[in-house]
Order: sequence, then C-alpha cells, then structure tokens
Amino acid sequence: MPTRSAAQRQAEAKVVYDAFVATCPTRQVFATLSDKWVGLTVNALSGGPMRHGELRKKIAGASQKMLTQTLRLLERDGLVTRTVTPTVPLRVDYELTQLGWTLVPVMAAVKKWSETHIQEIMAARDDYEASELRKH
Amino acid sequence: MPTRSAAQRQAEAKVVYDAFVATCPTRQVFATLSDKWVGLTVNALSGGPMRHGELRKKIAGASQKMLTQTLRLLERDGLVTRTVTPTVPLRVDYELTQLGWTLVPVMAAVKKWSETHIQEIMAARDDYEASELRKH
DNA sequence: CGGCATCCCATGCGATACTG
DNA sequence: CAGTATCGCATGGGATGCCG
Repeated sequence: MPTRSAAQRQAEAKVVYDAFVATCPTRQVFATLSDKWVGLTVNALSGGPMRHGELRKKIAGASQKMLTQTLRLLERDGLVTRTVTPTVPLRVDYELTQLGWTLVPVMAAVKKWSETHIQEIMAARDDYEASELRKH
Repeated sequence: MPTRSAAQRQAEAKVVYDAFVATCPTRQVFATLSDKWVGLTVNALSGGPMRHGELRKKIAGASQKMLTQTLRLLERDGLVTRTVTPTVPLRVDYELTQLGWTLVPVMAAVKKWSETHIQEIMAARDDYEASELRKH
C-alpha cells in the first residue's frame, strides 16, 4: 500500500520544473529574463532605488515606452516595487524587492561576461568572416 | 611629463567596456545573451556535443529555422564549433568551445533561477492581478 | 538528416501627441 | 516628471518546399 495517494504523487511531480519544456511556466520566466531591457534594468537598480528618469539616463537607448513596460512587468512579477510620491511634479521610485535582489548576482554575471569576453568575441567574428570569404 | 602618451591612455580607456552604453559593443553581446534560444542552446550543449536533431528534441518548441540561426550565431561568435561528418545521411555535431564553456555557469544560473523562483513569481502575479481588480 | 530560400503574418518597438 | 494612447514600420519567427 502506497504511503501517498496518486494525487499527492502527481502534485509532487509537478514541482519538477524544467525550462526545456515549452509548456513549463519556467520557460516563460526564462524568456522574461532573456530580455535585454529586463537584464539592464535589474542591473541598473542594483545600485539602489531609482526614478524613472534616472533609469532612462542610466540605460542608454531605452525608450520611455520600453522602460515603463519593463518596469510594469518586473512589478507584476514581484521583482520591483513602484512607489509614487504625489508631489508636483510627480515622483516615482523603483526599487528591487527581496526576490528581485536574488536575481542581481545572476544578471550582473551576464553583464560582466559580456564585458569580459567582448574582445574574444570580436576576434572570433573576424576569423569567421575571413573563413567565409575564403570559401567564395 | 606623462609616462604614457595620449594615444596610449586612450587605448587603455577604450578597455572600459560598459553594457549600459548603447553604442558599446558589449551591449550587443549582452543583447545576444539575452536571447532565450541562445540561453537554452548553451544550456543544452552543457551536457556535451549534440546533433541538430537532438538539440531540437531537447529544446522543445525550437523551430528548425530558429535553431540553425542560433547555432550559426554562436558559431560566428566563437562559442560553438560545428563539425560535419559527410556520411549519408549527413551528420552534424555541435559542441561548446572553450569560450563557450565559460558561459555555461552563467546561463545555467539563469535557468536555475527561473526554476527555483517560479512559484514566488506566480504568487506575485496573482497578487498583482488581485490588486488591479480591486482598483476597478 | 541538416540546411537554405521564400512567403507571410503577428508583434515589438520607436515616434509622436496628449493627460494628470 | 511619469504615464497612456495611437499609428506605422521593421523584424522575428513559423510554415512550406526544395537541395546537399
């Protein structure tokens, strides 16, 4: 006789999340983290709370629309809090939540990797291009 | 009298790469890493060399086109090698390069984070949705 | 089997203009 | 200053069909 019911075993089995599975909810989260604006925003906020305008300056090239959209997404997923101070003009501060902070080292590592290996990558591109030319 | 020429100082200054700068080449690399197919492919290849078809099975939902496109990109950037065995039918193996391996822990961390915090995120979404409803 | 070319639609995202 | 709404273009990416 089993010590757990079939339903219980299934419930436990469901806990085995795997982003390789297309229908797994983690795939969607993985896709979210794989968004450059999300990554840059989390990296930016790792320096402390920031206002909307400050973030736009920090993250060069981010349109106001993309930034708002990204911040809403992060807020919805519980990674960022949005605090409105109803002064005139309006003041809005964004800050990482506890959950958001757990993501910081991960995203920082991605940014760091880009900056550390850029030269190897550019060299590889030159090589690749050169060998492509040789073919034709 | 300076110990380094202006040109030398500038050459050194150029080494200060920062993905926050839109025109910085690292931004482009950061954007590349922020591609879910890139992330999933690197994660998949961390288990060892794989054939095109094997990768497609592993990475559920990846179309043949996207996979080829992603692999070409990784090959061009020196992260993956492509080995063709001219048998019939054709056999093509993909394998991480030494540079590619340095990226594995980073991408594995992203995948791991997704799988570890999915429940907190789903809970946050429920909360968010509930508070949105309360507003209207 | 692995890959390229073509077609084509859905959406991502910037630009602009307006509100609180 | 922060945010929403609208328009319109660019491109991401699937489906299909043909070659090595």
